[in-house]
Amino acid sequence: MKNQFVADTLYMVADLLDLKGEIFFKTRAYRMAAQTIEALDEDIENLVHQGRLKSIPGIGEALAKKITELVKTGKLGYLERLKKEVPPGLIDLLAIQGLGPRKVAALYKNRGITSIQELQQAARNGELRTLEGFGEITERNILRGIQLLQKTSGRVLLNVAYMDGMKYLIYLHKCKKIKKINIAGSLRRMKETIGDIDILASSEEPSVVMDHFTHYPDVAQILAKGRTKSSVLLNDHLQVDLRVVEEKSYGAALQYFTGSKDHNVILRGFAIKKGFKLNEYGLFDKTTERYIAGRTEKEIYKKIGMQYIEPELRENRGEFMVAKKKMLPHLVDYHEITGDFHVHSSWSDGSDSIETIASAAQRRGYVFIGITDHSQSLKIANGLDQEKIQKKINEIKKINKKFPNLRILCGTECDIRTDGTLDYTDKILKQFDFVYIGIHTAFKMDRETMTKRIIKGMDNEQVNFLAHPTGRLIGKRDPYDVNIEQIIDAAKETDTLLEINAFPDRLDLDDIHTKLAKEQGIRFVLGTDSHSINHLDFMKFGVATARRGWLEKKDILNTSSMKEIEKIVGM
DNA sequence: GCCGTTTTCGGCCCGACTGTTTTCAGTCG
Repeated sequence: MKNQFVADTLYMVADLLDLKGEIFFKTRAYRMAAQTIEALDEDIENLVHQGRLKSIPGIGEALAKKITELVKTGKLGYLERLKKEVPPGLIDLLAIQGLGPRKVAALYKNRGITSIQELQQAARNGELRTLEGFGEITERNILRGIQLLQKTSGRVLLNVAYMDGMKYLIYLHKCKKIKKINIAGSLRRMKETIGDIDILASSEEPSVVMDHFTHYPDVAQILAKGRTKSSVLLNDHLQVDLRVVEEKSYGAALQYFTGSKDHNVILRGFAIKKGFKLNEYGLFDKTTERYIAGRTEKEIYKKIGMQYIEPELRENRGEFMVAKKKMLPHLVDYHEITGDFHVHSSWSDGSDSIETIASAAQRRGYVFIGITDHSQSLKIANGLDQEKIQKKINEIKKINKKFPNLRILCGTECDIRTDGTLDYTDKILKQFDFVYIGIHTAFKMDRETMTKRIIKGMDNEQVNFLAHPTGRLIGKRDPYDVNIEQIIDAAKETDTLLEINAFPDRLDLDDIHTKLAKEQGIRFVLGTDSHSINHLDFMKFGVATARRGWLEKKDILNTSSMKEIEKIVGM
Protein backbone atom coordinates (compact mmCIF):
# COMPACT_ATOMS: atom_id res chain seq x y z
CA MET A 1 0.00 0.00 0.00
CA LYS A 2 1.71 3.14 -1.19
CA ASN A 3 -1.16 5.51 -0.41
CA GLN A 4 0.56 7.33 2.43
CA PHE A 5 3.79 7.63 0.47
CA VAL A 6 1.96 9.12 -2.51
CA ALA A 7 0.03 11.51 -0.25
CA ASP A 8 3.20 12.62 1.54
CA THR A 9 4.94 13.25 -1.78
CA LEU A 10 2.05 15.38 -3.02
CA TYR A 11 2.03 17.35 0.23
CA MET A 12 5.72 18.02 -0.27
CA VAL A 13 5.15 19.21 -3.83
CA ALA A 14 2.40 21.53 -2.55
CA ASP A 15 4.70 23.00 0.12
CA LEU A 16 7.48 23.57 -2.38
CA LEU A 17 5.10 25.18 -4.86
CA ASP A 18 3.84 27.45 -2.09
CA LEU A 19 7.40 28.49 -1.34
CA LYS A 20 7.94 29.18 -5.01
CA GLY A 21 5.00 31.59 -4.87
CA GLU A 22 2.77 29.45 -7.04
CA ILE A 23 -0.95 30.37 -7.05
CA PHE A 24 -3.00 29.15 -4.12
CA PHE A 25 -5.40 27.09 -6.21
CA LYS A 26 -2.66 24.99 -7.72
CA THR A 27 -1.15 24.08 -4.37
CA ARG A 28 -4.62 23.44 -3.03
CA ALA A 29 -5.23 20.97 -5.85
CA TYR A 30 -2.15 19.01 -4.75
CA ARG A 31 -3.21 19.05 -1.11
CA MET A 32 -6.76 18.01 -1.86
CA ALA A 33 -5.51 15.12 -3.97
CA ALA A 34 -3.10 14.11 -1.18
CA GLN A 35 -5.89 14.19 1.37
CA THR A 36 -8.19 12.13 -0.81
CA ILE A 37 -5.52 9.50 -1.32
CA GLU A 38 -4.76 9.40 2.40
CA ALA A 39 -8.38 8.61 3.18
CA LEU A 40 -8.79 6.12 0.35
CA ASP A 41 -10.12 2.69 1.32
CA GLU A 42 -8.48 1.19 -1.72
CA ASP A 43 -4.88 0.54 -2.63
CA ILE A 44 -3.70 3.32 -4.95
CA GLU A 45 -1.68 0.79 -6.93
CA ASN A 46 -4.92 -0.89 -8.01
CA LEU A 47 -6.24 2.42 -9.29
CA VAL A 48 -3.03 3.08 -11.21
CA HIS A 49 -2.92 -0.34 -12.82
CA GLN A 50 -6.56 -0.26 -13.77
CA GLY A 51 -6.30 3.29 -15.11
CA ARG A 52 -8.99 4.51 -12.73
CA LEU A 53 -7.09 7.40 -11.12
CA LYS A 54 -9.03 10.07 -12.94
CA SER A 55 -12.30 8.73 -11.60
CA ILE A 56 -11.28 10.20 -8.24
CA PRO A 57 -12.61 13.73 -7.80
CA GLY A 58 -9.75 16.20 -7.69
CA ILE A 59 -7.38 14.08 -9.76
CA GLY A 60 -7.17 15.12 -13.41
CA GLU A 61 -4.83 14.66 -16.29
CA ALA A 62 -1.69 16.16 -14.74
CA LEU A 63 -1.98 14.63 -11.29
CA ALA A 64 -2.88 11.21 -12.67
CA LYS A 65 0.27 11.26 -14.76
CA LYS A 66 2.44 12.23 -11.80
CA ILE A 67 0.87 9.69 -9.46
CA THR A 68 1.34 6.97 -12.06
CA GLU A 69 5.01 7.84 -12.40
CA LEU A 70 5.36 7.86 -8.63
CA VAL A 71 3.69 4.50 -8.09
CA LYS A 72 5.51 2.78 -10.96
CA THR A 73 9.02 4.18 -10.39
CA GLY A 74 8.91 5.29 -6.77
CA LYS A 75 10.14 8.70 -7.91
CA LEU A 76 8.73 11.91 -9.28
CA GLY A 77 10.83 13.92 -11.74
CA TYR A 78 8.77 17.04 -11.09
CA LEU A 79 9.56 16.89 -7.38
CA GLU A 80 13.28 16.40 -8.07
CA ARG A 81 13.28 19.52 -10.25
CA LEU A 82 11.40 21.49 -7.61
CA LYS A 83 13.88 20.48 -4.95
CA LYS A 84 16.67 21.99 -7.04
CA GLU A 85 14.81 25.30 -7.20
CA VAL A 86 13.63 25.39 -3.58
CA PRO A 87 15.68 23.92 -0.71
CA PRO A 88 13.44 21.30 0.98
CA GLY A 89 14.71 22.51 4.38
CA LEU A 90 12.42 25.49 3.99
CA ILE A 91 9.41 23.20 4.52
CA ASP A 92 10.41 22.85 8.18
CA LEU A 93 10.20 26.62 8.57
CA LEU A 94 6.55 26.60 7.52
CA ALA A 95 5.71 24.80 10.77
CA ILE A 96 6.70 27.88 12.77
CA GLN A 97 3.65 29.83 13.86
CA GLY A 98 3.37 33.13 12.03
CA LEU A 99 5.58 32.06 9.15
CA GLY A 100 3.94 31.26 5.86
CA PRO A 101 5.34 30.63 2.40
CA ARG A 102 5.86 34.31 1.54
CA LYS A 103 7.88 35.13 4.62
CA VAL A 104 9.92 31.92 4.40
CA ALA A 105 10.66 32.65 0.75
CA ALA A 106 11.76 36.18 1.70
CA LEU A 107 14.04 34.80 4.42
CA TYR A 108 15.66 32.48 1.91
CA LYS A 109 15.93 35.01 -0.87
CA ASN A 110 17.34 37.85 1.22
CA ARG A 111 19.27 36.03 3.95
CA GLY A 112 19.85 32.56 2.51
CA ILE A 113 18.13 30.95 5.52
CA THR A 114 17.27 27.29 4.94
CA SER A 115 16.95 25.81 8.43
CA ILE A 116 15.34 26.49 11.78
CA GLN A 117 18.78 26.75 13.34
CA GLU A 118 19.92 29.45 10.92
CA LEU A 119 16.65 31.28 11.40
CA GLN A 120 16.96 31.20 15.17
CA GLN A 121 20.51 32.54 14.95
CA ALA A 122 19.53 35.36 12.59
CA ALA A 123 16.53 36.33 14.74
CA ARG A 124 18.68 36.40 17.89
CA ASN A 125 21.19 38.63 16.15
CA GLY A 126 18.43 41.01 15.12
CA GLU A 127 19.21 40.50 11.47
CA LEU A 128 15.61 40.07 10.37
CA ARG A 129 14.09 43.41 11.41
CA THR A 130 15.64 45.19 8.46
CA LEU A 131 13.87 43.00 5.92
CA GLU A 132 10.83 44.42 4.20
CA GLY A 133 7.68 43.24 5.93
CA PHE A 134 9.61 42.16 9.04
CA GLY A 135 10.10 44.07 12.26
CA GLU A 136 11.19 43.60 15.84
CA ILE A 137 7.88 42.03 16.82
CA THR A 138 8.08 39.56 13.96
CA GLU A 139 11.55 38.65 15.12
CA ARG A 140 10.34 37.98 18.64
CA ASN A 141 7.38 36.00 17.34
CA ILE A 142 9.66 33.85 15.25
CA LEU A 143 11.82 33.04 18.26
CA ARG A 144 8.75 32.22 20.30
CA GLY A 145 7.35 30.12 17.46
CA ILE A 146 10.56 28.10 17.27
CA GLN A 147 10.51 27.53 21.01
CA LEU A 148 6.92 26.36 20.88
CA LEU A 149 7.61 24.03 17.98
CA GLN A 150 10.48 22.45 19.87
CA LYS A 151 8.37 21.92 22.99
CA THR A 152 5.35 20.39 21.32
CA SER A 153 5.44 18.29 18.24
CA GLY A 154 2.19 19.99 17.32
CA ARG A 155 -0.80 17.84 18.16
CA VAL A 156 -2.02 16.29 21.38
CA LEU A 157 -4.14 13.22 22.01
CA LEU A 158 -7.89 13.66 21.99
CA ASN A 159 -8.32 13.10 25.73
CA VAL A 160 -5.82 15.85 26.63
CA ALA A 161 -7.58 18.42 24.45
CA TYR A 162 -10.98 17.16 25.63
CA MET A 163 -10.12 17.74 29.29
CA ASP A 164 -8.64 21.18 28.57
CA GLY A 165 -11.67 22.10 26.48
CA MET A 166 -14.23 20.97 29.06
CA LYS A 167 -12.48 22.84 31.88
CA TYR A 168 -12.32 26.00 29.77
CA LEU A 169 -16.02 25.68 28.94
CA ILE A 170 -16.94 25.42 32.61
CA TYR A 171 -14.96 28.59 33.26
CA LEU A 172 -16.52 30.42 30.30
CA HIS A 173 -20.01 29.48 31.45
CA LYS A 174 -19.47 31.82 34.39
CA CYS A 175 -19.50 34.80 32.03
CA LYS A 176 -23.05 36.13 32.09
CA LYS A 177 -22.69 37.88 28.74
CA ILE A 178 -22.35 34.58 26.87
CA LYS A 179 -25.65 33.34 25.46
CA LYS A 180 -24.60 30.20 23.64
CA ILE A 181 -21.29 28.39 23.70
CA ASN A 182 -19.90 25.28 22.03
CA ILE A 183 -16.68 23.50 21.32
CA ALA A 184 -16.02 23.60 17.56
CA GLY A 185 -13.18 22.42 15.34
CA SER A 186 -11.56 19.01 15.33
CA LEU A 187 -12.35 18.56 19.02
CA ARG A 188 -16.06 18.71 18.26
CA ARG A 189 -15.48 16.20 15.48
CA MET A 190 -13.55 14.13 18.05
CA LYS A 191 -10.53 13.52 15.88
CA GLU A 192 -7.92 11.23 17.43
CA THR A 193 -5.39 14.05 17.75
CA ILE A 194 -6.07 17.76 18.17
CA GLY A 195 -3.92 20.68 17.04
CA ASP A 196 -5.81 23.41 18.88
CA ILE A 197 -9.11 23.95 20.63
CA ASP A 198 -11.79 26.06 18.94
CA ILE A 199 -14.59 27.56 20.97
CA LEU A 200 -17.56 29.49 19.62
CA ALA A 201 -19.85 31.76 21.61
CA SER A 202 -22.67 34.17 20.92
CA SER A 203 -22.98 37.44 22.78
CA GLU A 204 -24.22 41.01 22.50
CA GLU A 205 -21.11 42.22 24.27
CA PRO A 206 -18.15 40.38 22.74
CA SER A 207 -15.51 42.56 24.40
CA VAL A 208 -16.65 41.45 27.86
CA VAL A 209 -16.47 37.85 26.70
CA MET A 210 -12.98 38.37 25.30
CA ASP A 211 -11.77 39.87 28.58
CA HIS A 212 -13.18 36.92 30.49
CA PHE A 213 -11.63 34.50 28.00
CA THR A 214 -8.13 35.91 28.22
CA HIS A 215 -8.24 36.00 32.04
CA TYR A 216 -8.56 32.22 32.34
CA PRO A 217 -6.07 31.20 35.05
CA ASP A 218 -4.41 28.50 32.93
CA VAL A 219 -3.45 30.96 30.16
CA ALA A 220 0.31 31.19 29.64
CA GLN A 221 0.23 33.74 26.86
CA ILE A 222 -2.26 35.82 24.87
CA LEU A 223 -1.48 35.37 21.18
CA ALA A 224 -4.17 37.66 19.78
CA LYS A 225 -7.08 39.62 21.17
CA GLY A 226 -9.65 41.25 18.96
CA ARG A 227 -13.30 42.19 19.10
CA THR A 228 -14.62 38.90 17.75
CA LYS A 229 -11.61 36.62 17.79
CA SER A 230 -8.91 35.85 20.34
CA SER A 231 -6.25 33.20 20.79
CA VAL A 232 -4.38 32.08 23.88
CA LEU A 233 -1.74 29.53 24.72
CA LEU A 234 -2.39 27.33 27.75
CA ASN A 235 0.33 26.28 30.17
CA ASP A 236 0.47 22.87 28.51
CA HIS A 237 1.19 24.69 25.20
CA LEU A 238 -2.18 23.94 23.65
CA GLN A 239 -3.67 26.86 21.72
CA VAL A 240 -7.28 27.86 22.28
CA ASP A 241 -9.20 30.10 19.88
CA LEU A 242 -12.44 31.81 20.75
CA ARG A 243 -14.81 33.40 18.25
CA VAL A 244 -17.82 35.44 19.26
CA VAL A 245 -20.70 35.98 16.85
CA GLU A 246 -24.25 37.31 16.88
CA GLU A 247 -27.13 35.01 17.66
CA LYS A 248 -28.43 34.93 14.10
CA SER A 249 -25.05 33.72 12.84
CA TYR A 250 -24.45 31.16 15.55
CA GLY A 251 -25.40 28.06 13.59
CA ALA A 252 -23.52 29.21 10.51
CA ALA A 253 -20.43 29.99 12.55
CA LEU A 254 -20.63 26.69 14.43
CA GLN A 255 -20.85 24.87 11.12
CA TYR A 256 -18.01 26.91 9.70
CA PHE A 257 -15.63 26.51 12.62
CA THR A 258 -16.40 22.84 13.17
CA GLY A 259 -15.03 21.94 9.75
CA SER A 260 -13.49 19.91 8.47
CA LYS A 261 -12.11 22.30 5.93
CA ASP A 262 -12.71 19.69 3.23
CA HIS A 263 -16.29 19.20 4.30
CA ASN A 264 -16.93 22.94 4.28
CA VAL A 265 -15.47 23.51 0.84
CA ILE A 266 -17.83 20.91 -0.60
CA LEU A 267 -20.81 22.21 1.38
CA ARG A 268 -20.19 25.74 0.13
CA GLY A 269 -20.04 24.34 -3.38
CA PHE A 270 -23.50 22.82 -2.93
CA ALA A 271 -24.76 26.12 -1.53
CA ILE A 272 -23.48 27.99 -4.58
CA LYS A 273 -25.17 25.53 -6.92
CA LYS A 274 -28.45 26.26 -5.18
CA GLY A 275 -27.95 29.99 -5.68
CA PHE A 276 -26.74 30.65 -2.14
CA LYS A 277 -23.61 31.95 -0.52
CA LEU A 278 -22.47 30.31 2.72
CA ASN A 279 -20.04 31.86 5.16
CA GLU A 280 -19.63 32.04 8.93
CA TYR A 281 -22.40 34.65 9.16
CA GLY A 282 -25.10 32.69 7.47
CA LEU A 283 -26.62 31.36 4.33
CA PHE A 284 -27.45 34.17 1.91
CA ASP A 285 -29.07 34.58 -1.47
CA LYS A 286 -26.18 34.88 -3.88
CA THR A 287 -27.58 37.78 -5.88
CA THR A 288 -29.66 39.76 -3.41
CA GLU A 289 -27.47 38.97 -0.34
CA ARG A 290 -30.68 38.33 1.57
CA TYR A 291 -30.21 36.33 4.80
CA ILE A 292 -31.81 32.92 4.48
CA ALA A 293 -30.61 30.88 7.46
CA GLY A 294 -27.89 30.75 10.09
CA ARG A 295 -29.29 30.40 13.60
CA THR A 296 -28.80 26.67 13.67
CA GLU A 297 -26.69 24.20 11.74
CA LYS A 298 -29.75 22.07 11.06
CA GLU A 299 -31.56 24.79 9.09
CA ILE A 300 -28.47 25.39 6.96
CA TYR A 301 -28.10 21.77 5.92
CA LYS A 302 -31.83 21.61 5.31
CA LYS A 303 -31.90 24.69 3.08
CA ILE A 304 -29.00 23.34 1.07
CA GLY A 305 -31.12 20.27 0.49
CA MET A 306 -29.71 17.56 2.66
CA GLN A 307 -29.97 15.81 5.99
CA TYR A 308 -28.22 17.27 9.03
CA ILE A 309 -24.70 15.82 9.21
CA GLU A 310 -23.29 15.00 12.65
CA PRO A 311 -19.90 16.64 13.38
CA GLU A 312 -18.07 13.30 13.53
CA LEU A 313 -19.05 12.59 9.94
CA ARG A 314 -17.85 15.90 8.51
CA GLU A 315 -14.67 14.64 6.90
CA ASN A 316 -15.74 14.47 3.26
CA ARG A 317 -15.75 10.69 3.34
CA GLY A 318 -18.96 10.18 1.44
CA GLU A 319 -21.33 11.90 3.88
CA PHE A 320 -22.79 14.29 1.30
CA MET A 321 -23.97 11.64 -1.11
CA VAL A 322 -25.74 9.81 1.71
CA ALA A 323 -27.09 12.98 3.34
CA LYS A 324 -28.72 14.04 0.08
CA LYS A 325 -30.54 10.72 -0.05
CA LYS A 326 -31.43 11.27 3.62
CA MET A 327 -29.94 7.91 4.50
CA LEU A 328 -27.26 8.83 7.05
CA PRO A 329 -26.80 6.32 9.86
CA HIS A 330 -28.37 7.05 13.22
CA LEU A 331 -25.05 7.20 15.06
CA VAL A 332 -24.57 5.31 18.30
CA ASP A 333 -24.93 7.46 21.41
CA TYR A 334 -22.75 7.30 24.50
CA HIS A 335 -25.83 6.66 26.64
CA GLU A 336 -26.60 3.51 24.69
CA ILE A 337 -23.46 1.82 26.01
CA THR A 338 -24.38 -0.64 28.75
CA GLY A 339 -20.94 -1.90 29.66
CA ASP A 340 -17.23 -2.24 28.99
CA PHE A 341 -15.63 -5.45 27.76
CA HIS A 342 -11.97 -4.65 28.32
CA VAL A 343 -10.82 -3.91 31.87
CA HIS A 344 -7.67 -5.10 33.63
CA SER A 345 -7.84 -5.80 37.35
CA SER A 346 -5.16 -6.11 40.00
CA TRP A 347 -5.12 -9.85 39.19
CA SER A 348 -2.78 -8.93 36.31
CA ASP A 349 -1.46 -5.43 35.57
CA GLY A 350 -4.47 -3.31 36.56
CA SER A 351 -4.35 -1.21 39.71
CA ASP A 352 -7.85 -1.84 41.11
CA SER A 353 -9.59 -4.84 42.60
CA ILE A 354 -12.53 -6.44 40.85
CA GLU A 355 -14.86 -5.16 43.55
CA THR A 356 -13.61 -1.57 43.08
CA ILE A 357 -14.08 -1.89 39.33
CA ALA A 358 -17.58 -3.29 39.82
CA SER A 359 -18.55 -0.33 42.03
CA ALA A 360 -17.23 2.10 39.43
CA ALA A 361 -19.16 0.29 36.69
CA GLN A 362 -22.33 0.44 38.73
CA ARG A 363 -21.89 4.19 39.28
CA ARG A 364 -21.82 4.56 35.52
CA GLY A 365 -25.11 2.71 35.23
CA TYR A 366 -23.52 -0.20 33.39
CA VAL A 367 -25.30 -3.55 33.36
CA PHE A 368 -22.14 -5.54 32.73
CA ILE A 369 -18.38 -5.22 33.06
CA GLY A 370 -15.84 -7.55 31.49
CA ILE A 371 -12.68 -8.22 33.48
CA THR A 372 -9.98 -9.19 31.02
CA ASP A 373 -6.64 -9.93 32.57
CA HIS A 374 -3.59 -10.95 30.59
CA SER A 375 -2.68 -14.54 29.81
CA GLN A 376 0.13 -16.59 31.36
CA SER A 377 3.07 -15.95 29.04
CA LEU A 378 2.81 -12.20 29.47
CA LYS A 379 4.98 -12.29 32.58
CA ILE A 380 5.70 -8.58 32.39
CA ALA A 381 1.99 -7.88 32.88
CA ASN A 382 1.58 -10.55 35.54
CA GLY A 383 -0.40 -12.87 33.27
CA LEU A 384 -2.63 -15.47 34.94
CA ASP A 385 -1.92 -19.21 35.05
CA GLN A 386 -4.55 -21.95 35.41
CA GLU A 387 -4.48 -21.87 39.19
CA LYS A 388 -5.04 -18.12 39.39
CA ILE A 389 -7.79 -18.24 36.79
CA GLN A 390 -9.79 -20.64 38.95
CA LYS A 391 -9.35 -18.43 41.99
CA LYS A 392 -10.38 -15.38 39.99
CA ILE A 393 -13.50 -17.11 38.70
CA ASN A 394 -14.48 -18.02 42.25
CA GLU A 395 -13.91 -14.46 43.41
CA ILE A 396 -16.07 -13.06 40.61
CA LYS A 397 -18.87 -15.46 41.58
CA LYS A 398 -18.80 -14.08 45.10
CA ILE A 399 -18.64 -10.42 44.04
CA ASN A 400 -21.47 -10.90 41.54
CA LYS A 401 -23.76 -11.66 44.47
CA LYS A 402 -23.00 -8.24 45.96
CA PHE A 403 -24.05 -6.43 42.78
CA PRO A 404 -27.58 -7.53 41.84
CA ASN A 405 -27.88 -4.96 39.02
CA LEU A 406 -24.48 -5.59 37.49
CA ARG A 407 -23.11 -8.66 35.77
CA ILE A 408 -19.37 -9.11 36.19
CA LEU A 409 -18.01 -11.22 33.35
CA CYS A 410 -14.78 -13.13 33.61
CA GLY A 411 -12.94 -12.67 30.34
CA THR A 412 -9.34 -12.83 29.25
CA GLU A 413 -7.06 -10.95 26.93
CA CYS A 414 -5.25 -13.98 25.66
CA ASP A 415 -1.94 -13.46 23.88
CA ILE A 416 -1.56 -14.61 20.29
CA ARG A 417 1.86 -16.26 20.19
CA THR A 418 4.25 -15.71 17.31
CA ASP A 419 3.10 -18.89 15.53
CA GLY A 420 -0.57 -17.89 15.82
CA THR A 421 -1.38 -20.41 18.55
CA LEU A 422 -2.99 -19.06 21.68
CA ASP A 423 -1.46 -18.74 25.11
CA TYR A 424 -4.12 -20.95 26.75
CA THR A 425 -5.40 -24.39 25.79
CA ASP A 426 -8.99 -24.70 24.56
CA LYS A 427 -9.86 -26.36 27.84
CA ILE A 428 -8.77 -23.29 29.77
CA LEU A 429 -10.36 -20.86 27.30
CA LYS A 430 -13.72 -22.59 27.78
CA GLN A 431 -13.73 -21.53 31.43
CA PHE A 432 -14.02 -17.85 30.53
CA ASP A 433 -17.28 -16.03 29.85
CA PHE A 434 -15.67 -14.54 26.76
CA VAL A 435 -12.28 -14.47 25.08
CA TYR A 436 -10.36 -11.57 23.63
CA ILE A 437 -7.17 -12.30 21.73
CA GLY A 438 -4.43 -9.80 20.99
CA ILE A 439 -0.84 -9.26 19.90
CA HIS A 440 1.50 -8.15 22.68
CA THR A 441 4.88 -9.37 21.48
CA ALA A 442 6.92 -9.62 18.26
CA PHE A 443 5.38 -6.58 16.55
CA LYS A 444 7.89 -6.37 13.75
CA MET A 445 6.79 -9.25 11.56
CA ASP A 446 6.33 -8.92 7.84
CA ARG A 447 2.83 -8.31 6.62
CA GLU A 448 2.02 -11.80 5.46
CA THR A 449 3.31 -13.57 8.56
CA MET A 450 1.56 -11.13 10.91
CA THR A 451 -1.72 -11.39 9.04
CA LYS A 452 -1.57 -15.21 9.09
CA ARG A 453 -0.67 -15.16 12.77
CA ILE A 454 -3.73 -13.12 13.71
CA ILE A 455 -6.08 -15.04 11.44
CA LYS A 456 -4.90 -18.34 12.91
CA GLY A 457 -5.77 -16.97 16.33
CA MET A 458 -9.22 -15.92 15.15
CA ASP A 459 -9.81 -19.38 13.74
CA ASN A 460 -9.98 -20.81 17.26
CA GLU A 461 -13.60 -21.54 18.14
CA GLN A 462 -13.28 -20.22 21.68
CA VAL A 463 -12.31 -16.74 20.49
CA ASN A 464 -14.92 -13.96 20.51
CA PHE A 465 -13.11 -10.66 20.09
CA LEU A 466 -9.91 -9.34 18.51
CA ALA A 467 -8.32 -6.67 20.74
CA HIS A 468 -6.69 -3.53 19.27
CA PRO A 469 -6.43 -5.03 15.78
CA THR A 470 -3.50 -2.95 14.49
CA GLY A 471 -1.52 -2.43 17.69
CA ARG A 472 -0.70 1.19 17.10
CA LEU A 473 0.14 3.69 19.84
CA ILE A 474 -0.59 7.11 18.42
CA GLY A 475 2.58 9.15 18.16
CA LYS A 476 4.66 6.37 19.74
CA ARG A 477 4.35 3.13 17.81
CA ASP A 478 3.21 2.53 14.26
CA PRO A 479 0.58 -0.13 13.65
CA TYR A 480 2.06 -3.52 12.95
CA ASP A 481 2.20 -4.40 9.30
CA VAL A 482 -1.02 -6.28 8.75
CA ASN A 483 -3.46 -6.73 5.90
CA ILE A 484 -6.55 -5.27 7.46
CA GLU A 485 -8.81 -6.30 4.58
CA GLN A 486 -7.89 -9.94 5.18
CA ILE A 487 -8.44 -9.53 8.93
CA ILE A 488 -11.89 -8.15 8.23
CA ASP A 489 -12.69 -11.06 5.92
CA ALA A 490 -11.50 -13.53 8.54
CA ALA A 491 -13.52 -11.77 11.24
CA LYS A 492 -16.61 -12.27 9.13
CA GLU A 493 -15.88 -15.93 8.48
CA THR A 494 -15.05 -16.78 12.07
CA ASP A 495 -17.72 -14.60 13.72
CA THR A 496 -15.04 -12.66 15.55
CA LEU A 497 -16.03 -9.18 16.67
CA LEU A 498 -13.43 -6.49 16.16
CA GLU A 499 -12.59 -4.19 19.01
CA ILE A 500 -12.57 -0.45 18.96
CA ASN A 501 -10.09 0.06 21.75
CA ALA A 502 -11.06 3.30 23.48
CA PHE A 503 -7.73 3.99 25.17
CA PRO A 504 -6.75 7.44 23.79
CA ASP A 505 -3.28 6.29 22.71
CA ARG A 506 -4.80 3.46 20.72
CA LEU A 507 -8.26 4.22 19.26
CA ASP A 508 -7.76 0.99 17.38
CA LEU A 509 -9.49 0.18 15.05
CA ASP A 510 -9.41 3.74 13.86
CA ASP A 511 -12.33 5.57 12.26
CA ILE A 512 -11.41 4.71 8.66
CA HIS A 513 -10.90 0.98 9.29
CA THR A 514 -14.07 0.91 11.36
CA LYS A 515 -16.10 2.28 8.48
CA LEU A 516 -14.43 -0.16 6.12
CA ALA A 517 -15.23 -3.11 8.40
CA LYS A 518 -18.81 -1.97 8.91
CA GLU A 519 -19.31 -1.92 5.17
CA GLN A 520 -18.28 -5.58 5.19
CA GLY A 521 -20.95 -6.35 7.78
CA ILE A 522 -18.67 -6.70 10.80
CA ARG A 523 -19.91 -6.13 14.37
CA PHE A 524 -17.79 -4.46 17.02
CA VAL A 525 -17.06 -4.41 20.74
CA LEU A 526 -15.90 -1.36 22.64
CA GLY A 527 -13.26 -1.75 25.32
CA THR A 528 -11.45 0.90 27.30
CA ASP A 529 -8.42 -1.31 28.07
CA SER A 530 -8.65 0.29 31.52
CA HIS A 531 -5.84 -0.37 33.91
CA SER A 532 -7.47 1.77 36.60
CA ILE A 533 -11.06 2.85 37.20
CA ASN A 534 -10.14 6.36 36.04
CA HIS A 535 -9.69 4.92 32.57
CA LEU A 536 -13.31 3.77 32.37
CA ASP A 537 -14.14 7.31 31.24
CA PHE A 538 -12.22 6.68 28.02
CA MET A 539 -15.36 4.95 26.74
CA LYS A 540 -16.47 8.27 25.26
CA PHE A 541 -13.45 8.28 22.97
CA GLY A 542 -14.29 4.76 21.83
CA VAL A 543 -17.85 5.86 21.12
CA ALA A 544 -16.47 8.90 19.27
CA THR A 545 -14.34 6.66 17.08
CA ALA A 546 -17.33 4.42 16.46
CA ARG A 547 -19.37 7.45 15.44
CA ARG A 548 -16.58 8.64 13.17
CA GLY A 549 -16.69 5.16 11.66
CA TRP A 550 -20.44 5.59 10.97
CA LEU A 551 -21.52 2.96 13.54
CA GLU A 552 -25.06 2.63 14.83
CA LYS A 553 -26.37 1.03 17.99
CA LYS A 554 -26.91 -2.30 16.25
CA ASP A 555 -23.27 -2.48 15.16
CA ILE A 556 -21.93 -2.56 18.71
CA LEU A 557 -22.34 -5.44 21.14
CA ASN A 558 -21.95 -3.12 24.14
CA THR A 559 -25.44 -1.75 23.46
CA SER A 560 -27.14 -5.15 23.58
CA SER A 561 -29.12 -6.85 26.29
CA MET A 562 -27.35 -9.38 28.52
CA LYS A 563 -29.31 -12.09 26.74
CA GLU A 564 -27.97 -11.04 23.35
CA ILE A 565 -24.43 -10.81 24.71
CA GLU A 566 -24.68 -14.31 26.17
CA LYS A 567 -25.87 -15.60 22.83
CA ILE A 568 -23.06 -13.95 20.86
CA VAL A 569 -20.22 -15.09 23.13
CA GLY A 570 -21.77 -18.51 23.69
CA MET A 571 -22.05 -18.37 27.47
C1' DG B 1 -3.96 21.95 -10.64
C1' DC B 2 -9.28 20.75 -11.40
C1' DC B 3 -13.68 21.41 -13.37
C1' DG B 4 -17.97 22.29 -16.55
C1' DT B 5 -26.62 20.96 -18.26
C1' DT B 6 -24.38 28.64 -18.74
C1' DT B 7 -18.55 28.10 -19.46
C1' DT B 8 -12.62 24.41 -22.53
C1' DC B 9 -11.51 29.80 -19.89
C1' DG B 10 -12.07 31.61 -15.77
C1' DG B 11 -13.64 30.54 -11.85
C1' DC B 12 -11.91 28.17 -7.54
C1' DC B 13 -13.93 30.54 0.18
C1' DC B 14 -12.95 34.36 2.40
C1' DG B 15 -12.94 37.11 6.81
C1' DA B 16 -10.24 38.45 11.10
C1' DC B 17 -6.14 39.74 13.09
C1' DT B 18 -1.27 41.19 13.24
C1' DG B 19 2.42 43.75 12.11
C1' DT B 20 3.97 46.19 8.96
C1' DT B 21 2.51 49.52 6.70
C1' DT B 22 0.28 54.99 5.72
C1' DT B 23 -3.53 51.48 2.83
C1' DC B 24 -1.99 46.59 2.87
C1' DA B 25 0.38 41.90 2.69
C1' DG B 26 0.77 37.79 5.04
C1' DT B 27 -0.95 34.31 8.00
C1' DC B 28 -4.41 31.56 9.91
C1' DG B 29 -8.35 28.91 10.19
